[in-house]
Amino acid sequence: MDEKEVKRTLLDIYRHLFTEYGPQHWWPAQEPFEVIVGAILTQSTAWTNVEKAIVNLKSAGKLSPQSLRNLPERELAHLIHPCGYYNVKARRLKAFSEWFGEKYDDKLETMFSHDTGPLRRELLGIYGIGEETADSILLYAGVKPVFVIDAYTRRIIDRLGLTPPDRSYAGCQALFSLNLPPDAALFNEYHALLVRHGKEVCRKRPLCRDCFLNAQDRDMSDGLFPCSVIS
DNA sequence: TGCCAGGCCGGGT
DNA sequence: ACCCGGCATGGC
Repeated sequence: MDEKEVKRTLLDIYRHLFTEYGPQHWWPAQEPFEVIVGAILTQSTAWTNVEKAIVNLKSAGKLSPQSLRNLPERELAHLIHPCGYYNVKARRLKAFSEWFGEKYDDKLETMFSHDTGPLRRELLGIYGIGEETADSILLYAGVKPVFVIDAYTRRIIDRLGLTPPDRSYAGCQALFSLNLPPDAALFNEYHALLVRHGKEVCRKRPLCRDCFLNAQDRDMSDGLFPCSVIS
């Protein structure tokens, strides 16, 4: 497949998914800091369990960087118990909160005003933040045009034969980043749709290129698309 | 009942 | 530079 074909394929997949599922309204959180907490808590964990943990944090009035810093790790672990891995995740939440306070005085606006590349490297230096979590923070909390690669995304591009030879995170990310317009709203919706599709279909039955590309054409002029890029 | 979910770290090759 | 065990709950 040449480059033009890859670009067209990626947009076709997006169109198909959006027509099929509609807007996903990600990230499921009320404020950016909650996105960051959720991104850490959902590591290898079902979102339904994360919701319980977030509710606990909110009810206890501890869903803020200051509260997380001041809360003893054991008590934090207790609050987030339903989402599993509660000891490591308590440590990770505190690690982020401490870094965030020291480095940015708990100000998201200051943090996200930095260039995305350097900020990403900073995030990766924090205990408990790897590539996917860092990119989720940049995209869903910071509204930066950074494509998130997760297990669902990998499965889907695998079955479409689009996975790059080295199978690396950076390579998978480049597939999307270099072949789509760098639009945060598009990256947001696209990744959310991949996860939605993965949950509903990908594990239950085979997924091939035809599932997407031979899908019947539908009217695309109804204004449903979340960004102006697709029209 | 067993398998797995929107990963990441650290120690061992 | 990879590989793998550990971390843990709740839902199907």
